[in-house]
Amino acid sequence: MKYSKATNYALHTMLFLAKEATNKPVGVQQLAEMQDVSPTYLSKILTKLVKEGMINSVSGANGGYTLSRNWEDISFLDIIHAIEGKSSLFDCCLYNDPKCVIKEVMLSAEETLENELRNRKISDLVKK
Amino acid sequence: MKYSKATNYALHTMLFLAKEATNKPVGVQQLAEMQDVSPTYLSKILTKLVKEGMINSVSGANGGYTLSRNWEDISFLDIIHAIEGKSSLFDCCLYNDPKCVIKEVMLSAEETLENELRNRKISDLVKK
DNA sequence: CAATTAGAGACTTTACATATCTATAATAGC
DNA sequence: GCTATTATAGATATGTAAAGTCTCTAATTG
Repeated sequence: MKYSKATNYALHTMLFLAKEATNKPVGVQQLAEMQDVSPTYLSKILTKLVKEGMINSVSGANGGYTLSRNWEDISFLDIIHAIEGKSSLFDCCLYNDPKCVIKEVMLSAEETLENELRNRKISDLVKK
Repeated sequence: MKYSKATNYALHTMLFLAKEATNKPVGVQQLAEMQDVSPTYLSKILTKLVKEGMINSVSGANGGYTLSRNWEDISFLDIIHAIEGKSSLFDCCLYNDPKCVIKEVMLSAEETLENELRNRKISDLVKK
């Protein structure tokens, strides 16, 4: 079980945009070079963030990506969910018992993880 | 990101053995049937638990698996680590910065998850 | 010795992450 | 309006790890 590289790229891109603190769009070319990943692939990842309303995209010359207006509220969990999806970490496929005690433990542990990630905002990492 | 099915099988097997509360070995055949998985595959998973000293195996007729002597101390985290390995959930491949703030957040979140799973023992689920 | 059971290793299959390629759409600057 | 630049979408390819199978070996019982 691992977080995907895509999540890593998304988090670092968000942090970079937050540090920039400018409204001028940053092109995927530049973002991709910094992270040593292909622009088309990164673009596909960032499109997910656009669809979740975390960043805005601007087509055309001098286009690129900018943070959305509410960016200071965006948590690690938001970004992770946008990339990895929101489905549970643990599937108890065993006879689909709704009262499976193992599932209960696993889901409650997952909840503590999510609470932690929900409390951590990208904007906290920017303030000096 | 998901926990593997193998982890699910391992957890359910441990819980079953704990509920049995007998020293008589339980064969992989029976354990596999209950969970609707092939015996050879489950055997491969259980061997990992044997190597970590969580269960004992007995070859030969009437053989099978029994809980180890210290089974009441075995946590969810122990079992998960035995199956999934102990490597971190998050690899920050980006220029390998040892002070990457994103990595710090992710690792500290992972630690809260592990603490939770460390405090949950299989034996807690058995007591009435 | 025969039956039963776990363990080990090679192999196959499946699923998903990680890309790549190409074509399309939008926008800026001229 | 034309051209260069940039994001988006879809199809396709590649790599890797999980999931599962098959076969042979080793240990134990009776």
